[in-house]
Amino acid sequence: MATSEGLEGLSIGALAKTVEMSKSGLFAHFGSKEELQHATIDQAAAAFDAAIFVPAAAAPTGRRRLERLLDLWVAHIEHSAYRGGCFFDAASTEFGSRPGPVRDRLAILCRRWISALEDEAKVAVRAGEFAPDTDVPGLVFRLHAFVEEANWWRELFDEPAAFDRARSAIVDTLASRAPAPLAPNGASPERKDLE
Amino acid sequence: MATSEGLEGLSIGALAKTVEMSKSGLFAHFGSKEELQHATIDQAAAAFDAAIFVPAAAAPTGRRRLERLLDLWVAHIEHSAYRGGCFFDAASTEFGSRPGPVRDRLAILCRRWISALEDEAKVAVRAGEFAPDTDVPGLVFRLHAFVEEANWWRELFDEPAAFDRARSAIVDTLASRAPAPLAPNGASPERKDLE
DNA sequence: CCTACCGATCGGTAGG
DNA sequence: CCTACCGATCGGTAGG
Repeated sequence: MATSEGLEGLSIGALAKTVEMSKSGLFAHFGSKEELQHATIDQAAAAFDAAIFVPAAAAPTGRRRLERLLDLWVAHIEHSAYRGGCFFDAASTEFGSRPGPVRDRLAILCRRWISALEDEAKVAVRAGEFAPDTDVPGLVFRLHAFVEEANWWRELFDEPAAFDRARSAIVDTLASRAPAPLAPNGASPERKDLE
Repeated sequence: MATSEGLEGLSIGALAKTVEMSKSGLFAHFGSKEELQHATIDQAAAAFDAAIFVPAAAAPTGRRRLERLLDLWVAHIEHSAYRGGCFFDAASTEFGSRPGPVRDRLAILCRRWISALEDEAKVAVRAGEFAPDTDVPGLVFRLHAFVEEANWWRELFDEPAAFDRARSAIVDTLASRAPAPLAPNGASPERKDLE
């Protein structure tokens, strides 16, 4: 409901009707609308952890865990039960220009996700799974962009095929960071480029 | 105002106050809230045309016009006077899950922009400026993703440096589509990869 | 957890 | 373009 109507558009009265409670009965559980918004964010963060962080922890750290995190994230958004797609994309875009504790909270959670991706990429660089000159924040910027773009395409154009485009872009981008094998004559090794 | 508060959050009463008119006086100009929203979209579309389509028409069609369109677009969002960043990103995300004529209109305008980028990329492929096996929709998917991602970073993290990351990603992605020069011994030509 | 209520604001209308 | 008003809904409170 918060994803489709917006975190601000989520009203206590409308929510009370859907859960068949009185408005003030439900209000008493939260104390204020802002607390309702925080509770909603908590719920989404817990679902994100359970769907992505927890299962990805089974993969070995570095490149393989980075790939697993991205796979799980794309699948999570692609098969999301909620209309409105990715809650954090909707909420962070809505609150990007509304300073306050809710925006600050969303920014911290989104940053944490970016940092988690960067951490795995850094491990991959140190382990020699990615080229040593890899710009890790630049790499994660691109990977994150592809997934959010797929979510946007599905929402606005109703094109679920966008998720395959995102997966393909992720594969290509990670492949472009593969370390160059030793090539005695200086010739470039085979590379997987765009498409 | 529509960009920062949302196209739905833009209220006739609040707008009337800022332009120092009576609420119903302003209301009479539009007839309904939906018409206000459409008029707002018209205004944003006209500004977009004037800032991007018109000046880019001076560049020769194909790869160079594609680059010019992207340059102008990034600069337009980067230096936007409105808080809230890219109006079309904010509005299309807000209305992505709200079916109706406003959403349909936003989808058509966004699609038109995507198509304009694809058209220049197609010309570039036909002209031999891009490799013949280029997946044009996949290429534009990535280019579009980078710019929207930069807008999101600036809004949520207040990091204007994200625009340089987007520009860098665009340059790399376009370079990866450069046609392979004839190489008699079959060795891959020099390539500009990620960073 | 409820009923009953508060002032403010919403989109929109009547009448001029 | 205005004043004055409509019913509905908003977040929130009083009192139980």
